[in-house]
Amino acid sequence: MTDILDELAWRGLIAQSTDLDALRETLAQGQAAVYCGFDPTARSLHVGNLVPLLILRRFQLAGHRPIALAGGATGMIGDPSGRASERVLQTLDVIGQNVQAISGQLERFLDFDDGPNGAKLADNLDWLAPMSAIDFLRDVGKHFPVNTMLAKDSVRSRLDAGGLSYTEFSYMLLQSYDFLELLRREGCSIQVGGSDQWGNITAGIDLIRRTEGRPAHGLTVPLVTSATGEKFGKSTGGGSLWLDPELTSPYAFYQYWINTDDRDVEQYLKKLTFLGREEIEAVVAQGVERPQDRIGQRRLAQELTTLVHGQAETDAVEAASQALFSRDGDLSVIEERALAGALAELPGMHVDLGAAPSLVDLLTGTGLYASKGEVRRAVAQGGAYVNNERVTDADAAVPEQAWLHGRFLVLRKGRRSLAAVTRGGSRDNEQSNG
RNA sequence: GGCAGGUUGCCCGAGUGGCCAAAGGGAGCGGACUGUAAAUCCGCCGGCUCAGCCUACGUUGGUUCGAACCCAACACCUGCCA
Repeated sequence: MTDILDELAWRGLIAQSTDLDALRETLAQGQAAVYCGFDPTARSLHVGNLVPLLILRRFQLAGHRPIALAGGATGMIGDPSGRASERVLQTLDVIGQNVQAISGQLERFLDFDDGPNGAKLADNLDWLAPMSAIDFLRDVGKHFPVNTMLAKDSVRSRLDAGGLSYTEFSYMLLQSYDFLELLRREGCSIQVGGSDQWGNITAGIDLIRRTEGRPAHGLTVPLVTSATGEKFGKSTGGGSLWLDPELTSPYAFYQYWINTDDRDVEQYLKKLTFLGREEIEAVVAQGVERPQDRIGQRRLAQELTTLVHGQAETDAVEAASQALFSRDGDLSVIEERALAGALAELPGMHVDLGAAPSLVDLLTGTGLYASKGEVRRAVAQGGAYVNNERVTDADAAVPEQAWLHGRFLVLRKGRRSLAAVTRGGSRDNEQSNG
């Protein structure tokens, strides 16, 4: 077993922890179980969830046993931590679906084999749902002094900001009980989470000490922030960068990392990939020398896209990016098959052979622009392109010779947002390629 | 339950009867410059069949030639009191 704590430390992945020496000792005694919870607030995890999720994997690689908990029950309550205002409760239906979806994603990042350190998936609905309110108040609530709860950051900041409901105030009791339950069921005495989870984690440790008289440990990972202070993992449109390929295409996912600010590359490589120390240092050194080659960005994009979407997707996306970005000029020289493959990775639309849509229709139809008004503005400012040629008249029809290989158009917005239009009976060709 | 205050475009926030598609900031988008980076400068930033029209300032109804702005009811949020 490698020393996982040293590993996490040099990667900058430890924000806060309980007694590190005691934790080190526990880990040294042999295989330990480590748990991290994920709230089903959406139907997919996003890259923000990736850091703690990968921590579980790092523990597994170091020989320990990870437990990923999908908060089927806590998701119904709403965690006040890190939130400025009360959450709107989601319907049980939606939460159930989210738990399903998220559980499926969690499974892909950990090894669930029967080995001694095979991962486990848990849902706190299993033990919280059967519990009565009276049992809960007597067995759990009794161990929580309200004055301590009020002192927690998550509660105090909300009190300052106008208050919170009893529902959310109770959240930390539920999460604490999860920890206790996992200790009893799985012998799990270590919980990891985002830094906003510190209050909840320590509350669980207190509960365990009071009920079981045993020590437990907590570790939080820092909130990842970009150099410009923007929220990490927000796509350029402002939305989250989802792990679900239906919500964020692998192409968009890859592009996000390719566009990483130079200043963030090193910390992202450390925190989000499994590359070793020497390799990261080498990549960073090359980046300092030849920043224009974007070696670090490329490496980051490759590693993460492969981790989330698999090697095959990465290869496809990378080929597409190269074909479309490496030459600013003539797209018609790209051979048909390569172009077809590249365009398949882009958001796009299909039109019938006989149709004669105007450029505005295509530019909005592919989702590249939200409205026709936006297209008009972009054209006036010179920010819309078809096959790398600037559009001057949005209402013009597409000239026949513009169709690459008779059936493709590459639409571009600004420097780097691309979309594809295909026409005619291209379905057969695409299938024969795949 | 009572009293007071609030609800404005993606977010914050000004506006208190016509000059309001609504100041200012942030976010976002485009252009120039670059390296699909950052910084900087310039422009844009509700929709459309775009010199015009339509929809919008919590909801519904009213006053008025005319309402984000006045009145009423309702909903929600906040504070104080019970």
